[in-house]
Amino acid sequence: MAAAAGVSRQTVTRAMNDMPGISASTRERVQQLAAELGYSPSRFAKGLVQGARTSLGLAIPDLTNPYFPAFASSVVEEATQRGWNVVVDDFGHGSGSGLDAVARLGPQVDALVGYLGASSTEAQSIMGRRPVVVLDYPSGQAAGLISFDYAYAAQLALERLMSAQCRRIAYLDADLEGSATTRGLAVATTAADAGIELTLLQSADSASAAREAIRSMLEHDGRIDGLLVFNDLMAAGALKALRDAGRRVPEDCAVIGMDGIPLGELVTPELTTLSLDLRAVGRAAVDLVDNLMSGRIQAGSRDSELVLKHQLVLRQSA
Amino acid sequence: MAAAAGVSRQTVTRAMNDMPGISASTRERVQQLAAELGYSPSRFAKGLVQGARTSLGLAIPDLTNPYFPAFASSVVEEATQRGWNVVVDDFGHGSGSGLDAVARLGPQVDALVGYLGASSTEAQSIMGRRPVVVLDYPSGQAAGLISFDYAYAAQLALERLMSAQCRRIAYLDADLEGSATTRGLAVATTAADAGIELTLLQSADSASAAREAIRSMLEHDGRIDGLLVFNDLMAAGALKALRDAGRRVPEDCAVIGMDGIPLGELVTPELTTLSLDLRAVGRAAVDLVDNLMSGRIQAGSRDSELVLKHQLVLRQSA
DNA sequence: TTGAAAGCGCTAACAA
DNA sequence: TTGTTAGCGCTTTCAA
Repeated sequence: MAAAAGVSRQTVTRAMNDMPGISASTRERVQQLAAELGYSPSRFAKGLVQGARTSLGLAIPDLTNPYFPAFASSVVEEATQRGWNVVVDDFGHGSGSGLDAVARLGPQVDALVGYLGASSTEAQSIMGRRPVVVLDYPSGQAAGLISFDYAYAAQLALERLMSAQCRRIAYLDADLEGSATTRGLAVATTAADAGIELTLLQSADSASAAREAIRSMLEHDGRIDGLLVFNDLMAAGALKALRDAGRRVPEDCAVIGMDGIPLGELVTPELTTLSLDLRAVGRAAVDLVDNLMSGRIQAGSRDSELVLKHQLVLRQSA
Repeated sequence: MAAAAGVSRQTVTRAMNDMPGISASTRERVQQLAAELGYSPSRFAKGLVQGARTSLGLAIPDLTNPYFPAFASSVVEEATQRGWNVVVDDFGHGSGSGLDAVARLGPQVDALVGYLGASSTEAQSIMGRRPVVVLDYPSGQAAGLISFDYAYAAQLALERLMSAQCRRIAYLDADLEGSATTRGLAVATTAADAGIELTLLQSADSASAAREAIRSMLEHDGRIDGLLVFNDLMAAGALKALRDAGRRVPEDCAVIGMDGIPLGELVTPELTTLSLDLRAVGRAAVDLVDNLMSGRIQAGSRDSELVLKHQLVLRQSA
């Protein structure tokens, strides 16, 4: 490029970056030529010499569950405000586990945020000193941990169902890798503490799977009159199944979801849900990364672990 | 790092990359030390010397409209399969226009895919020779163009409404920067050609705005019996407004949405919609980028412009 | 206003 | 098995 223009590498730099110490005419000539040649400076050479702008990896299990884009959206927004950029990896479809995502993202990013579950510890070891902030897996060994107070959430929901005169309550959990979820455990414990007998159901984490699970449950045992569901997407499927079976919601069976995504206001009846302020979650995650990188917060210290609470949003379904 | 371990830079390279020509003991010692020091190789130096893995920019107007994450998801999947990574920029919330997104992404990526609208031409000029693939803006001057046959789509929808005995049909368009959309134009033209008198409505591109627009329309003119909506998200809002007003769908007013996102199956009644195969759109976009970068397709050539068609999916709302 | 020299951190090729 | 040399493409510092 420098050669083509008949000037020094230096002059090219000055022209491309609108730096001083170059005549307007030279600048224009070089820029013109660059456009013609389709030349653009190597981001690697630039990053190497200038010290890079931060790039944040975001590992998401499933972009088709509206919860995750809502979260991603706020992470991207927060990151953009700091001048960072965000590299997204969706390890939901064929592309493997959270660990695969970390392996792909690792060489590209300065920090990682993600729903990494049991892979958290290994993810942090792949990333070395670069901070990993893990969501919804409090027992992980990552630099930062953001988790949710499900005991509190479960209590809010169960109290609501009880006070709505529900006596035969079921909890529909997501079947992730065959094991019970953190949420499922908390709900079961809270119910037991309150002396509530809970029917446990499971389905894959999708609206259609939840719909099918509830349909089949209704065939065997029609007497459920209160339903708490792992997340809003699955709750939407459950609502559908109840309607298919001719059950009125909330009269015959009350339903409470979890997440608080906008979808809940579009279904009929509108979904009562344990709502998370997703913008706040995204902000917390990016803040934590920021503080971890700047050293204001030590990895693994008290400040590196956040516990967020749900809020019960009453709409029509319970 | 090399110094700290008391070995050469080369040995470090060999250890970190599991390359041959190094004793197992040295490798482990170096890796161990790297872990302790939190050392990880600079991605810039690496990229500089190795020739980078491609990184694809994805500019999205609004991740909170489920259409876009669904699209993003398939782009990420396709890119991952090629070993590329995807840098996402959401220019929806405060973070400005599509052009801002391009400015942010430009220095970071080798190619760009996005809903860039009127910014397409300028986006391509910022990117230089690096290909830009623009969706849904057929008149842009980008290297690649993917657009949709709205005339065909409008015809499918209007025919359906007519054959369902709708006689007073309205079209609810999104109000993007105050101007009519490509979709809106196509619908108006198609209706005019068929001699259908169409009521034109507008609202912001969100479920709640659409709900409010329909609510207010119903107050003034209750006689609409068929409604075509800019996208499924807005259609979901419209459905809500009709229900609020006590109108039965489809008996009193049939509704057809556009996009074919999964949300349509969760609302009540389920949404009849002009569906796009979003996986196919994502695949087409990434394929096009790939072909453009490899030179198999010339920028601006015939093959660089794709027109995709919608399919009418009949559910309950029309 | 322009150019020359040095070096960012890494890896490929070659030598020991 | 290990180390040395050279160079990726850019920007910073200094000299012309």
